[in-house]
Amino acid sequence: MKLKTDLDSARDYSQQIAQTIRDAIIAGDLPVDGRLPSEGDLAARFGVSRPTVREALKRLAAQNLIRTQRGATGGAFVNRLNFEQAQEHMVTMATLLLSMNRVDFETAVEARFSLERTCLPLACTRRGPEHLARLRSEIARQAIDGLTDEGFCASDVAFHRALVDAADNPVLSWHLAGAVEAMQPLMNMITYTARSRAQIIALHSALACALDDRDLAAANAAMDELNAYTLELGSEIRTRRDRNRS
Amino acid sequence: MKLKTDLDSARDYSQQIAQTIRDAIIAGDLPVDGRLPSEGDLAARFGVSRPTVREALKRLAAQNLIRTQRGATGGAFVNRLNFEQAQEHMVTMATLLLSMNRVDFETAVEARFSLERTCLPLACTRRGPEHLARLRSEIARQAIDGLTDEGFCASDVAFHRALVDAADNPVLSWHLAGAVEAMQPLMNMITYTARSRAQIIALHSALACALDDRDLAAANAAMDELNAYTLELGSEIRTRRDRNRS
DNA sequence: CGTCTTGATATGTCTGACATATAAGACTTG
DNA sequence: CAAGTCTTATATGTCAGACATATCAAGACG
Repeated sequence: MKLKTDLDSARDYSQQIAQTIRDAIIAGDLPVDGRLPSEGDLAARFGVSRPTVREALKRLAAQNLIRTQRGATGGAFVNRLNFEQAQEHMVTMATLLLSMNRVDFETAVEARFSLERTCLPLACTRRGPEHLARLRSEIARQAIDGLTDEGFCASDVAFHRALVDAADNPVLSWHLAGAVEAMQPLMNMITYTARSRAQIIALHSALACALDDRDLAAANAAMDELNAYTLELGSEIRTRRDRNRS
Repeated sequence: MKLKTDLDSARDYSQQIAQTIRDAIIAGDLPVDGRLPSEGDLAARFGVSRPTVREALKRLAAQNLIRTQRGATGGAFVNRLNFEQAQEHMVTMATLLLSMNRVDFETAVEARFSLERTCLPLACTRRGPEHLARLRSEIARQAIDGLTDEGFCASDVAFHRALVDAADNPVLSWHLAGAVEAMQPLMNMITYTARSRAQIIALHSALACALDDRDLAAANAAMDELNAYTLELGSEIRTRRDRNRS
């Protein structure tokens, strides 16, 4: 394994070291589950102290690129990035992006439903009995009397998650689930006071039936209605808020 | 500002501290551009040493959640996460995800074109002259004689980037551009030896014209052809490789 | 009044040390 | 001889104190 060990003394050492190692991982120079040199070794190679190397490694650990193990055979190992971990990151990132950039409700709703619609053609073709079962089971949960708002929202997310998984393409699932899991909670936060659970359950059922029938047109129609209903709720909430202000 | 300062001595301090601060940022307890306490302060609050706090801060810096400034009025400040930074992260993550998980070519192509198709309905409605100009200018660049393979690939990515931007929804652009910019280079890497530039330019032109005419059906058709051509190239490459092996 | 100097404060880095987890080999013992 | 125990080497995790350096603000000086 070769690493560029010359550092620009003007910039942060730990950042440059992290970048060097990151590049090596992306280029495939460091194989998955491969062990990096020990902190002491790296410090000697780069000509810096151990704390500086450690800061660099923590940067990589924060991105799930490496994991560390203590003990005699321990060290830092290149992580096999899995879809689940990557999705957590994406959800965190998307949530922050939305909350920090004053994205208006309509824009977020548009993006979310546009993306989710993407899975419908594939889902109608490929949905298996296990996907249908997941959808139905979430619908059943949503219909339970006395279900808390948190529980309903969680099931809502799980339903849409199951929907994108029905397309049976892990890469697509990753992208769409990241979008849905980031935005659905934000939308629920806004609309949960005004929405009718019965209405949402009806639309979820329509989606599940459409997938069951492999009826793409019906699925798209149901998604459109869900989109429209969400927008309607949003404007209702806004009206209510404005009235309270005046 | 309140932070949970009790740490579980069994787990990494720096990770717990990073998580605590991250949660505070996500919850909005720490406003954008707000300054965190100094490293010394944080060390005292959490009852750990300054290097440990620094490791925690580097973790957050690796996710672009904070930036640091030296000097008397310096410190760690909460970053306003912007779409550009977030996209870099997404592209890195998506690239690693694909290369580390043996995603087969067909799955990646399917996900990529499914996602990109998402922008077409909106793009046909909203595309402005500036979007059309960007598309045309990239097509012109691709037709230049003597353009390197790298140049062609870069322009290819820029074209698709312009396409998703034509939908004029920043959230959607972020998601789709992340997908396109991660996967297009990987596909180019596989197919560039076999593909016909003229063919690709023709399909790009068809897409641009369809957007110009606001003709969604034509745009979808062109995208389908691009999808099919990419798959065709992929199987051609595979056949060629298999023949060489035997 | 404007410029310069100086000091305070913050991050960036280094050194050396100790604590602790872990595996492998050495050792002891039934 | 075999099984369990102990020791040791090596790695990360953490700490303490120190120095270097960047930056701003306030006071000194022309």
